[in-house]
Amino acid sequence: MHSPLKHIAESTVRRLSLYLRFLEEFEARGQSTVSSGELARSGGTTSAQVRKDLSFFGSFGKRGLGYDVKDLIASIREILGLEHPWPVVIIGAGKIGAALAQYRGFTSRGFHVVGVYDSDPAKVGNALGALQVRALTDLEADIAQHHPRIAVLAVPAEAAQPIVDRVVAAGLRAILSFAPAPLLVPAGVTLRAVNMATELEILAYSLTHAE
Amino acid sequence: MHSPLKHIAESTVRRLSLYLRFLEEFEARGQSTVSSGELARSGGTTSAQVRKDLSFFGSFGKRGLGYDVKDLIASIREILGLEHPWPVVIIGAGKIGAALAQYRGFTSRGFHVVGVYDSDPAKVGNALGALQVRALTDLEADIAQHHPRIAVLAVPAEAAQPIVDRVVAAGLRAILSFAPAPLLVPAGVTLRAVNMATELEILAYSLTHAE
DNA sequence: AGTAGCTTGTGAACGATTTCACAAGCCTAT
DNA sequence: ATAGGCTTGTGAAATCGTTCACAAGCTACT
Repeated sequence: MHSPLKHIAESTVRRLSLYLRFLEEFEARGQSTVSSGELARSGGTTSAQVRKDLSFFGSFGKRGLGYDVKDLIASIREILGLEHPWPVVIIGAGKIGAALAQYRGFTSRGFHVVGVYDSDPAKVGNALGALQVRALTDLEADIAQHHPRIAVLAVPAEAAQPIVDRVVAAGLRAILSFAPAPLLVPAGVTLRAVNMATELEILAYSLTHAE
Repeated sequence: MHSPLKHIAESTVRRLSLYLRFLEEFEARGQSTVSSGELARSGGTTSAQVRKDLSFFGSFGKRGLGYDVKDLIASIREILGLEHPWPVVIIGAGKIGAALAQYRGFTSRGFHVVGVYDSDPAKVGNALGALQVRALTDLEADIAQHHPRIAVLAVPAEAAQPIVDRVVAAGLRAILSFAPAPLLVPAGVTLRAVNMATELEILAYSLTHAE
């Protein structure tokens, strides 16, 4: 666990993830070298932004030439911590939880769903791809045994905070929540919340205030 | 369509949506008045931030007293453009699209799904709650007839850009995409992209660089 | 070996957003 | 009617993030 860096803005990390995706496309097309300008054009940003983002972590390019695609992929993967897979648990096997559990975009990028949980006995045992929904009461024992590092929450708003507390008590330090509820976590735990209604409301605002 | 305002940061709009949620909770609990400090505490921000956010749009409180909960709810709904419902189409009836089509959090907040589309004939006709999946070829005619204002995309990465182009050509000006692909839209069209893999990668970064 | 043409890496300038701090204003109690 | 206790609204300051602009360095060509 290295943390020699001052503090990196979330927007920078988000862009690194984006660059990684483009780099993989360049690699698939057999391009061996890429400039900050090309990367910027694909990603809707500027070449200076690309270079600044990378500069926080080191110097990866060759002046006059650009970046070696394979090397930069490896470097960004290391920066993001993607050299090894991350085991993930999904809590909530409703429509959204079930869709996430079978979402190929997770697995294909190194996030392996190792368990799906629900408190509804009617859902327990249901097959979701290769997994079976497990009882929420098994959560702590399973965490102790399999050591997932990330929890994805797809539960109703009311249920969210108690589950966050359990997940944190069980030792997880990163949570991605799709529950439409504000959640509190202690310091040292990273919580990301995706709220679909908020996303639509931002769109409604933009439509309402368009000129 | 009023746009007398200079330019409001997206972070401000996002927080307004959050405040609205808290205000509704306060209202449900029968609290009639709320201070910027209370609102800030629920939302993990500061009272100055709350007041500044609101001040861009007017002055809604009473000094010494705070804000009237019902009035502020009405004001924020008007700011966000939520006084009337927004018809929405969902494109892609795979796992994610189907889950979104039946997601109650949309409808309950004034976003009405008026159509779900898929190019796969095997999916066309399937029931999703009260809706039936329609053929993607019907999209343009349906848009012309029902005038949805927002498109939600839940399609594979490769399919996303052509669909964006069709949706824009048909006159829509706001798109929420769950496709894991970078998308381009012409000026005047608002695009928001939610990328689940990126969200997890930000968490992986935070775990990797935790002290 | 020298020159021309690119491209990186990075301080410094700029712009945007958040926080501070306080005058102005409302309500209650006396 | 006045004082005391709160809370808003908002310029000003501070912080944070992006863009600029250019020296340094690499490659290719002659």
